[in-house]
Amino acid sequence: MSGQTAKTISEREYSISDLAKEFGITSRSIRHYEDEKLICPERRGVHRIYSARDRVRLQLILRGKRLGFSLAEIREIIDLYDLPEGKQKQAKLLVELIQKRRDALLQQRKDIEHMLKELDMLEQKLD
Amino acid sequence: MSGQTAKTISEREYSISDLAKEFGITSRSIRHYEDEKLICPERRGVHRIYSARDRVRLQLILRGKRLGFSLAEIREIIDLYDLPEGKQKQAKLLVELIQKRRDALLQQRKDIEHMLKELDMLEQKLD
DNA sequence: CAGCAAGTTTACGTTTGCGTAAAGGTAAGG
DNA sequence: CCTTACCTTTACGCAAACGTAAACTTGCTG
Repeated sequence: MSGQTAKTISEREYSISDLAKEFGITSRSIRHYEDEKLICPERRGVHRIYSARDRVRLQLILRGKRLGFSLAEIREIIDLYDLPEGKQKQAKLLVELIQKRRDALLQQRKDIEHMLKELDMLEQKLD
Repeated sequence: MSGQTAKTISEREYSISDLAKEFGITSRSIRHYEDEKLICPERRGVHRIYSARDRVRLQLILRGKRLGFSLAEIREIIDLYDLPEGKQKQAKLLVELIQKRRDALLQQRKDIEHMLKELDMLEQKLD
């Protein structure tokens, strides 16, 4: 694992393969997410160093993927989390985006409930 | 709309563009699903005639898509619904499939709850 | 029956999301 | 210094899921 000076637990650093192993994906994928501007790790020399924050971003990416969003959409979504804390000038625009996301998610939740019920019925049908 | 002899409501027939319009997709997509063996409408001459059952299949396809499944996976899933009613010889295999699906769906549901919560927090952050 | 919208097949094009070499740089241990 | 393990960039490849154009047929409709 990446050498660390044991300060705060939140200051852990990760190599690309650390994260790849942890999340069961390839390094190639992680680099691809970077190409697509979804994540942007620090560089120590030429090597990528991932922070705890970066790790969270990666989790968000993977969650988005499980939900069927495209990488471009996922970028939109996680960009919402990185508001400059002061600039809510585009707040209205953001709220719209959020609303659209929520609608999509609520629809998906319905879809899932449907499918789960139908799977139950199927299973019962098999005595 | 497609001419119909007004028998039972469940005997309605649909043209390819009827369904395309209703579900907001292109005819090309529907034909593609047919190429991929996801749906198989009756033919009257060379034209495709879709039954109410076909319509339901299409709904299932689109639901699967919203959930991020590939067309191949969706075919697996809807094939589950078309059991020959008597042949549960492969029942064990089916139950496994169902279990896998359910696990994936439960994970997705978690993902959705997470995202919804985070969207709520984001919205509040915008005072 | 002529016209026109809507349907059909065939087939090549495009985008997304990585896989997979190729060709080499870097850091730590022995 | 040399090996070994891991990292890097560059770039071509590929499957999935349609888009799109071409060229033709069908079948109402005036």
